[in-house]
Amino acid sequence: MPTESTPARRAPRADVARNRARILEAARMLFAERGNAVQMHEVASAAGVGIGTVYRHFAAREALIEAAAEHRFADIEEFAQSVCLADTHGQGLARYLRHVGEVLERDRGLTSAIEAARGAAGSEPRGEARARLEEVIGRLIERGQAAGALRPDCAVADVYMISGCLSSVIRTRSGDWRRLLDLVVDGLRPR
Amino acid sequence: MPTESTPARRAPRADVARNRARILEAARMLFAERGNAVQMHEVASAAGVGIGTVYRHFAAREALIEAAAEHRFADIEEFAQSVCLADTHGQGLARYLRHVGEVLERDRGLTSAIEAARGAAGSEPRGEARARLEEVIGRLIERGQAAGALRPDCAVADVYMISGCLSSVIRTRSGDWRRLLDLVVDGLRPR
DNA sequence: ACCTGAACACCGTTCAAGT
DNA sequence: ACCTGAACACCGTTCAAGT
Repeated sequence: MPTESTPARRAPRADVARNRARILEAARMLFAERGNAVQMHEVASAAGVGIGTVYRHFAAREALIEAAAEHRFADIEEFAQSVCLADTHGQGLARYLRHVGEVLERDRGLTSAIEAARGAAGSEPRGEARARLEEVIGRLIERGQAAGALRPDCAVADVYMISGCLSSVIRTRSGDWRRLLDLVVDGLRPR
Repeated sequence: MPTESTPARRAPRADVARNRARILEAARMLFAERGNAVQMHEVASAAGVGIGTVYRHFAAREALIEAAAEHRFADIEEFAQSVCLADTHGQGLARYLRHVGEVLERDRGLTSAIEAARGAAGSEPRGEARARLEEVIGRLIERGQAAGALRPDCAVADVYMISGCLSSVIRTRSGDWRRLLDLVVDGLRPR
């Protein structure tokens, strides 16, 4: 008899999973090097698969970029968790934003691919990753406010907006993102 | 004899100038409505000319967008001049930035076309328009500092960076640009 | 000189055929 | 089921022919 008969989808065949992993790995390397200039055909040949296989795994170019960016949100969320738990004074939010800048800067190519692929939307996480992040950011804000280090009206929306600005400055090289961070963090202080 | 024989280029024929004006007018209307989604063929047919004529006047899509955006810099510079001359206290720079936001918001379609067309560059003016603007912004900063309303280390680069952030927030609708302005202007105050 | 638009080039995406 | 790659579609740009 077959090993399992649950209605839930079974684990993918090994070669299918490996193809997917190869495509993602190739995409991450190429986007890191050349940003939004990489073509779908390049990703396919770098991954050693046919172009059709890329589209079997990722419905469109944007979906591939989105998937390649998922690492980031995991990284950022993990850092936020540790900052949120470890911070003793009210500086958690500032450290969070600095880390966001560092992650966006470290892989500027992917940052610009994301921004270019999403027509109107910002560079925020989607779905449940977003919900989890929102929860952590909310807690960082509460702690900052409790410590008297943050304006009472500081909100999660501010943090997303500022992240988008960091992304924009880094992507366009229109200035020094650490300087922007200084200005904005200053603006977030009470009084 | 011909009216003039200077080596300087003569005035363009009337129909050529009219074609150029029609193309720009069509481009401005279309970009305002549909942002970066407008196609070169659409611009041509909306202007009532062949596609080749569009390319005779503007070497590439980006050049057309750049030209369509020139109005903006004239608008902004004029406002900066009047603010610079009229402001009594140190609020000139804040009013300047608010006006930039209003201009970018008023024609969001063009704003996003500009950002999408320029791969890496920001949404700053180029050439001599930039030089003139820089001069005025520099004076606004000096006056703000003299009035004790601005940090001593505030620089023209900060203003360009902030303008780029306003553009990003407005384009991606990732937040309330007036809120961003409040935060940043607060961060630019001394102490 | 300038205008026209058919044609080309490029690249994202599809789909019939193969395994 | 999944893979392949030739072919299609779309759109920016060019250029030979016309005025």
